[in-house]
Amino acid sequence: MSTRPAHAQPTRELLLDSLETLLLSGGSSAATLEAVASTAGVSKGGLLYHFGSKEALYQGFLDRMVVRSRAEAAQILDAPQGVVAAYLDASSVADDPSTRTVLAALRLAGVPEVDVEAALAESFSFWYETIARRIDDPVLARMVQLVGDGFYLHALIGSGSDHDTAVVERVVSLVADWQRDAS
Amino acid sequence: MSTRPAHAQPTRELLLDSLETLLLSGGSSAATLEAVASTAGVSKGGLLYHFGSKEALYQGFLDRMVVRSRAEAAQILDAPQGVVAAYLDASSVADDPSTRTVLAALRLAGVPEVDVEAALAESFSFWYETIARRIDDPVLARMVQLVGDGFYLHALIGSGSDHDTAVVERVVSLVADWQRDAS
DNA sequence: GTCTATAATCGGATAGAC
DNA sequence: GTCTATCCGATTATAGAC
Repeated sequence: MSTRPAHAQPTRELLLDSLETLLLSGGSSAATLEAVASTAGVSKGGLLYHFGSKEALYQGFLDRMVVRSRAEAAQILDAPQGVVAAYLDASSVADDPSTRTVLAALRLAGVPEVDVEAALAESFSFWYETIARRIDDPVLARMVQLVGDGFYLHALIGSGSDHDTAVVERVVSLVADWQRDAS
Repeated sequence: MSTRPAHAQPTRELLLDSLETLLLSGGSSAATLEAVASTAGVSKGGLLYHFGSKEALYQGFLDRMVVRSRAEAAQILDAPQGVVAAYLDASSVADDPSTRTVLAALRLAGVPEVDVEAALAESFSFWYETIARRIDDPVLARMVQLVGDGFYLHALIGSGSDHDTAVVERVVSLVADWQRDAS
């Protein structure tokens, strides 16, 4: 019988949230065990009870990202604006929760402890499959994905453009034109 | 009067090349002063003569990237295939020299010592200006850039697609159609 | 489940010889 | 310009109390 209120997050999740925040603000070098623990309000020893090593902590973060990406992709499939607009909107807004997680993972790219690239590739593949389910032409679907991924990269370096919302509209109408011509 | 043969690289450049290689293979945590120095064939002390600190080393790398990007953008402006094909080809091939440098810099994103994001934003702006000089519609120009940046991101995580060459062709013809309609 | 204390290692940087 | 030797701080991880 737990005494934790239903609304409070378990420490394990709090620790992963702290890792995400630290990765976004200071990169992988800022994500020390001590910093992650104290941001979550526990001691280093407390963290190491939940994740036995830095590698386990990182892997836990990546696993959660993949699970969430799969769920996010499923949601987007039935978005009222359509998959294209939904995907591009999410990827161009840096404080979208799922975008935050991806950006944090990107800042982890290259660390020796875990295979960040594989986890990100898996997440991206969910989104491609989702897009491709609504756009029959695989080349066009890939192009849409690449535009969204371009947004991710620009969010990573914090450089948006005034034309970005117009780009989203243009791509949406491009896809709509194609759907019309194909029928 | 130097005794160095004309073809040998100065140690300073060798050190920056070593940093690039290490960033690509192991991320920022692998790019220790010791590792960079020994890859370049010198000692840690030897490195610190040329770059007085880790911060100076990183900044030297970013400065070189910005200089090279400006030169690369100028070259692409007069490429025989046209700017669009040239930009997309370069960004989709992970072992292109200038792409390697950008990917290495992306793996440095978030480190506290230097402003990687600003340097990358400057490089990307050169390319946008170059693309925009050949495509009058700024929204279309930005879309082309975003597709290329999507390639960069996928190169970062090592996940290409079979459709990528077809995407390049499609975007090129998309731009050609627009140029025709506008005239 | 969480804490403190401590061991062991590593990375950045200085000093000074050659 | 390059080297070795050394210092110092930071970081991961363990041990064991509560």
